[in-house]
Amino acid sequence: MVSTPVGVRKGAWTEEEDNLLRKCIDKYGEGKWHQVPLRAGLNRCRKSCRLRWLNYLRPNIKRGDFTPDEDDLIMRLHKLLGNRWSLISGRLPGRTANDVKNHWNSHLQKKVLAREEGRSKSQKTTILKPRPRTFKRIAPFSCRDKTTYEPNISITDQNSDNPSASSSKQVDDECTQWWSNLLDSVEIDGETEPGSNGISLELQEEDNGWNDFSLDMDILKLLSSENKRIN
DNA sequence: AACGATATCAACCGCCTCGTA
DNA sequence: GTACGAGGCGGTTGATATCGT
Repeated sequence: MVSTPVGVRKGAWTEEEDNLLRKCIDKYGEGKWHQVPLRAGLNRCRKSCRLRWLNYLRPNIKRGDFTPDEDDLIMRLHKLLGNRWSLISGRLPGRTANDVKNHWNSHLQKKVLAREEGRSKSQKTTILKPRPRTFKRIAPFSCRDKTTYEPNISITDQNSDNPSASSSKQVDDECTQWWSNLLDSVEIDGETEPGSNGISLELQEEDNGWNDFSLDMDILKLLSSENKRIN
């Protein structure tokens, strides 16, 4: 627990404070946030300085409305990662975790809930939650082959109480089902995307050099760290 | 025009992780 | 092994803007 120093200013930042912080970061670079208030001559705590920089002052921050593409990507990633806003925002150039979180809470959550409500009236969906996995050394989807996606993932279940062959197969099925659900069920404007059974990880390299599928390495990291934690 | 309800978003808080001594 | 501090994250709050009556 970090206690806030007594007498530290709170609340909205002034133009003057912004300028001081900008100058300080320009001069010393990002990081060493504990030194920033002193260096910048700001009566703010380190966290406040960091947040102001990351969410507002940093160059290349994209302001303004989220595009339908961004909305769609956020929904997909949220379905996959949950409230891992920093991971999600890492896939949205120019958007901060705070922006994504606010946008989700004020817009997308309702959209998704409404969609799911509509769906639950027509059909009952079984939600399969992913469990931590150990992937074999070369996971099939970790390659950057953009032409094929086969959710036939070869895994071993570290959580299984009885890791028999049959349960392993069942885990395979669950995992496959989970990936399929993810890829199938996100619709755009009420319609499944054309051309691929709803799978829209059609991978188009963007100007900035990243694409939807580049999330695979993060997800692998995520899964492997989760796995380490459990073991 | 006035007022309450609702939406938006910047900022804060508390917790967790990691590096280091 | 552990205590401590810094960095980072997600949840929540509160001020302000916008909308509806």
